[in-house]
Amino acid sequence: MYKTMQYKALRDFFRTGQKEQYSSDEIIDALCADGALGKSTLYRQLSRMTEQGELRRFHEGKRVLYQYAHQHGNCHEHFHLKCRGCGKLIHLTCDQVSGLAEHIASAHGFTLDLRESVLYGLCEGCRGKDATC
Amino acid sequence: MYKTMQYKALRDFFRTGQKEQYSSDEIIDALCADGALGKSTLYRQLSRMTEQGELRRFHEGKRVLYQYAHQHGNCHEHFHLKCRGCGKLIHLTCDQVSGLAEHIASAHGFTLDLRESVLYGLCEGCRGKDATC
DNA sequence: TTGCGTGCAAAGGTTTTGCATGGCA
DNA sequence: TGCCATGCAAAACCTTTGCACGCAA
Repeated sequence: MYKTMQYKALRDFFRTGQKEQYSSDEIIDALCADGALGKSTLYRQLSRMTEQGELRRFHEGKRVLYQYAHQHGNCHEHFHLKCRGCGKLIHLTCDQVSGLAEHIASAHGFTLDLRESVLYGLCEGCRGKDATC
Repeated sequence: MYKTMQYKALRDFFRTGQKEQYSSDEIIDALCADGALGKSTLYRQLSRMTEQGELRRFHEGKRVLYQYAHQHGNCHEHFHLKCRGCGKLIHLTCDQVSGLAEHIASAHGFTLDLRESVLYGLCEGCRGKDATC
C-alpha cells in the first residue's frame, strides 16, 4: 500500500481534526474542495483504510461516519458506547464489562467482535436534556 | 393508520418468511415484482413501520436489513447478538448479561438503549467454518 | 365522504467504475 | 521501471418526492 500524498492528507485530517468522527460529505467539503484529493480517491481510501482497520465506520441514522482508529490501541478488547445525543464515543475499559465477552463465549458459544460492536444510548450529559435524543 | 392491502402483504411477508431479516431489494424482488405493492409504497411502509416499532432496522456493512419486531416481546430488555457468518440474530435473555445494563447506568452514567444495541461476532456454528467470516 | 395511502415516473443524492495519466517504491 | 493510486466524468445505485387517483374507515 502506497503512502501517497492524498492518503497522508486524509490521515492527517483525521489525526489533527477537532472531532473524532466525520461523514464522507464533511471530508469532501474539507479536503476535496481544497483540491487535496479527488472524490473517487476519497471513497477508495475510506474503503481501504476501513478494511485495514485504520478507520472505523459507524452508522448514524442514514449517515455514515468514519473515525481514525489508530489512536486507541486495544479497541478489540473493550466495549464501545456511543451517545445518540452528542455522538460521543466512549471506550469502556472496565473489568466487569470486559468479563462479559468471556461469559458470552463460554456460556453462549458466541465469539464477540468488540471492534464492531457498539452499544447505543445516552451519556450522562445528554440524558436529561431532551427526550427526543 | 390504515391497514391497506399493501401493508398486509408486507407484514405477512415478514411473518411467514423463512428468514428473520430482509434487505429492501430482497423485498422488492419478492413483492414488487409480483405487483403486490409499488416500490415507493414499500419504502414508505418500511419507514413508517420502523418508526412505529413494528420493524427494526439493521446495518450490515452497506446493506440495510429489516426485521419484523412484534414476534419478540421485550427486546428493549435484553441484548442482541448478530452473527457475521450466517446473519442470525440471537436474543440474549440471560440475567448475568442483563445486569450489565444496570452496571453501565450506575457505574458509568450511560443509559443503554438495548433495542438499538447489537453485538456482532460469530455464533457457535460459524466459528470454525471460515476465518474470513 | 374524507383524507390517508398508492403508483408511476422523475428527481435527488451518494457511491462506484472505466480509463488514461501520475507518482510511489 | 513496474504497478498501484489518482482524477475526471459518466454510470450505477438506492431512496425520496410530486401529483393524480384509489381505497380504508
